[in-house]
Amino acid sequence: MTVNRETAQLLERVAAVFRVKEGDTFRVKAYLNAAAVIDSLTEPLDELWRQQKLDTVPGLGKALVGYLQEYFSKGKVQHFDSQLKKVPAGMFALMDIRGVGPMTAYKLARKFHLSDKKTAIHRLQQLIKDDKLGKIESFKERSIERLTKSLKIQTIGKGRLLLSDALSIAEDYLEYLKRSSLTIEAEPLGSLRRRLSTVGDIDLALNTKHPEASMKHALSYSQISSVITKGDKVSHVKLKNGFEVDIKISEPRDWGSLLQHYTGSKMHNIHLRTIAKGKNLSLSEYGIKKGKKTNHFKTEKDCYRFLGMQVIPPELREDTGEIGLAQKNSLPELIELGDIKGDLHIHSNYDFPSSHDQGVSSLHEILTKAEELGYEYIGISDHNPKYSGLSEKETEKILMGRKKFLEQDFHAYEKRVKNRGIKLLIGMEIDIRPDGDLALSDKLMNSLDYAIVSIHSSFDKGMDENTDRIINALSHPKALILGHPTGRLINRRDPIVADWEKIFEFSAKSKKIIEVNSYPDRLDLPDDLIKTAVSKGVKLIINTDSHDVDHMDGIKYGVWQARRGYATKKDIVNSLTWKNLQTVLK
DNA sequence: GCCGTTTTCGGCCCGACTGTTTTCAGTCG
Repeated sequence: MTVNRETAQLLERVAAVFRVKEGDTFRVKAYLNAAAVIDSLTEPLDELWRQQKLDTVPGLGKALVGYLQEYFSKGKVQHFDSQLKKVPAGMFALMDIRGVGPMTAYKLARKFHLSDKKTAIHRLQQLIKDDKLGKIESFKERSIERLTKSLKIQTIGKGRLLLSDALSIAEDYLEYLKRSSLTIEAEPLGSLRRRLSTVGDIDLALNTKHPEASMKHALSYSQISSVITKGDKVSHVKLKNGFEVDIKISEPRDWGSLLQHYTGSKMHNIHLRTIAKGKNLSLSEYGIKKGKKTNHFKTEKDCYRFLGMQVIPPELREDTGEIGLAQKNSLPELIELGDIKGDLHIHSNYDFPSSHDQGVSSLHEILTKAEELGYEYIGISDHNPKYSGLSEKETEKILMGRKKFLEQDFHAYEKRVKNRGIKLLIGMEIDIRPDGDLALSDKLMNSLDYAIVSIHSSFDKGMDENTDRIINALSHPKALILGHPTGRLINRRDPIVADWEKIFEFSAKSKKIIEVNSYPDRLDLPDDLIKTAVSKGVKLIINTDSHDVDHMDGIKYGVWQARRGYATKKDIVNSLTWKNLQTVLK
């Protein structure tokens, strides 16, 4: 578990204790809000603590900053420990069960003395089997039935899905929904629509004049394994692949409100409703009420306009300043997929003793795909040759051979297609070695059109070392782009720790380009760091890191991530025309 | 607990669904 998740979980547990032991629901909300904010941060919280920047995290006030300082310096918080001792620890495990919140978990854990987090769920299953749950007041047959069902469908280690995986599951379901003549529109909602790098539950919206029949159709989807809750407007199902989907239905007159409401984020909605309330309005998924009169909204645009602001792109709806900008009519014009004119991080299948994975597609296939995508240019950036076991001479021979081969292949392609004008750059992705040196000599670096420099080893070095490695690597005149900067692999490897502000300042000053890697399990830079980079005037490039032509379609994931980071066309180098790109390449 | 173009005190979003409750509490998003 990452530091951030661990810390967030600690706050969630303390909040649960407050919930069952005290009446102060606002304090509970404050703790849960802080936990949610911490969860959404890319930078490890302990790093922010080391840099004394905990108080810059929204939702952390004086008290929580104090507790977290104690947590990171001493490994525990006395106040939290004394709170957590007030309840049997087994309740925290039970809260992972759907439909079981703090109250139910506490009731069960206390009644049956479930004091061990590790065994609590197992013991609960045993208690159900032995028919012991009926003993609890107001916990009757239906509740036990529901609990049994939840336990049965509980996803083991319920991780979040990669955006790309969630999208493909959602698209299959949407296609089914659209097959019905009752469906006017069907769209993804929630974190999927906001293009978050990972998605918990998949939310889908359905616009129809016949809600009842449409819900019936939606629940007849062949991939459903069980219906968890079922209502006129909202149903929740589990699919055969184990993932859960929410279906929300509205009629055309409220379609805009439904999209707005369920796209979230939660914090964005709370902020909007607070603004509405300040104007004596009440905002919900059914419109905006003024006294007894309800205004209905067919589109989201109308809804935001009514509140006196620009319509906010879903990618920005995280309550991190977008509402204020929309009120001042100063939202940025975000980069769009159609703005992208090329991709400079593509691995070919040219065969040589490479340091990392080679691609599987030929230059011809890559060029064909690039044309299909409407690109003006591409850059081939295979990994550098193996660092050890090859002499400088041998490495040089490999590089020259590769250059010659790619050039010949390119000219042959041009002839075959009668030169439709795509331009080719021959670059390379160079390892940043643990000591910050590059895995290619100066002389060979200079034989390239450009170089991407990336960390592929020693991810666990300290902040200063990583910062120095990166700045040192980028200092080479040919080192144009920092590839997948944080090295994170979503759900598998944490980002490296580095002083990003320092790196961004260096990059802005030295005209170095930071990559937004579109590969679905990288999405690197992450959105919050993109926002920082953009604010510092750093130029970014959205690349796919393709090892197969099919990966080149993934550019959209990078564009979405860049949009989440407030990037506009002027921030993104590969929105430049070929002609203007020349000045960047020098 | 947090937070501030009415406020450093007095507020703190809104509704669906479920179960057991005749009017609401718990959970979820």
